Amino acid sequence: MARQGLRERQKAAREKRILHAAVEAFRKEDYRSVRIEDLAERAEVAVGTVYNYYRTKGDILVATVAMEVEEVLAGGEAMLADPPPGAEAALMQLIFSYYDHSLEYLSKDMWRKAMALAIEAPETPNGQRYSELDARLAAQITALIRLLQARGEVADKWQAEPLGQLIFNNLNMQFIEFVKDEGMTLAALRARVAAQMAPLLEMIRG
Amino acid sequence: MARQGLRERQKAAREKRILHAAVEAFRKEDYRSVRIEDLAERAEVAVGTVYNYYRTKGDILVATVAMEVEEVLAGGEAMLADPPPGAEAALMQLIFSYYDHSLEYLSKDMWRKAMALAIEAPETPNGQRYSELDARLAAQITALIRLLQARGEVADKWQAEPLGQLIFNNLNMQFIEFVKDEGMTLAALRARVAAQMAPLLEMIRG
DNA sequence: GAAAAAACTTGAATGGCTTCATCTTTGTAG
DNA sequence: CTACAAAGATGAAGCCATTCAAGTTTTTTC
Repeated sequence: MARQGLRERQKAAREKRILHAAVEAFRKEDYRSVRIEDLAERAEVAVGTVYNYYRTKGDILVATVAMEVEEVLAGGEAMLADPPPGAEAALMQLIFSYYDHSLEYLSKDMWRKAMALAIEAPETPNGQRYSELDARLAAQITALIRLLQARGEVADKWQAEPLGQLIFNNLNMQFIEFVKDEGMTLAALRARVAAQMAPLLEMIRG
Repeated sequence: MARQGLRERQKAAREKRILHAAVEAFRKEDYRSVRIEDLAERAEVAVGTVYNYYRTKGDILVATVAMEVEEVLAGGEAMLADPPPGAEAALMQLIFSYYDHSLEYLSKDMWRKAMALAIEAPETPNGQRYSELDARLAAQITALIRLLQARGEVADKWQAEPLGQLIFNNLNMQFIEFVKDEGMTLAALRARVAAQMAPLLEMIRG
């Protein structure tokens, strides 16, 4: 009957309950005011058990953020399958698809904390996981540039990889500024990025 | 006699002792393993007193990092007074002057923690202070671009401000990657940045 | 110069993340 | 089915940043 022994099923169920409790809690309150004890209670496990599944409190947060970034990546992948005509339109659509999804399930507070953790503890499993997700986002941008070059909408003389990195680094820094400023709207972020990208985009036109 | 009352002199002396203790401690050990109690002991004050001068442990770190960044800024200012000929040479010299000084008094661990704090708690006085220092670094790059434009070494059609931001964002992200990777050398950082900047520099040539 | 006020120091108490020795449950062997 | 082993859960204890009520020192007032 049981494909996986009882033990494994229980483990999976517990981890799921903990993560679920975390998603709910972090979305409702400040990172700081969520206590491990609360998560444990909601997940119906003991405090110590939480630590059998996640190394630190920050780890739990990064795990929830990583789930969200996976979705953003999936959305980007879909867009890459059929980008709109025009280098500027295509790039901006990809970029805005990242930004527009970013606050759907995560608060700025969560982003701030997750980014801080990725910098602070880069060698931990979830720190690495976060970095890896960043790398995949950068890779999507590079892929789009290659695609635009194939279409003749971006000049071939540019190397896709460094250019993709350059653009991603800027997106990322601007996103950091965005989450640092609790009052800044998505519209303001879009406007800023568009302004900063405009000269670059004109320059690389094929 | 006493221009400033005894009280003010004592306060200044205490703050200095605390900061000095912090600089020493953070340079010798991990941020995590430095305990406020240790700092207090070295500075010959009580634990509570430390908190009369700094809001949090992170605050103390940011204060030490900020001192260092001020020096980097001063070095940049000196360079701006007389940049070498050639856009590429001038920009690279400024950039490398930042990087080369960065590890003189601060460890990667300290940088990581300080950056994390600036993202995590942007509204605190020292979070803001760090952001402000970033802004001044970006402003130096913008200033250099303007100078190069005046010299005819960078085309006038580029707007100095967004271009400076673009370049700074990239420097900063690459520096983050650098401090995240304990094994990466300064030479490797220089090489990477040079590679990523090369196409951009060629493009903006006047 | 004594008394009151203001400013500051102090360290014990608090709170919350994390660890770890112990106990419980599941899986396995005979 | 019983006994043993392995895996994992448990929560009390430890650790450390941070707070705060009480004590001390400096300044001001009269």
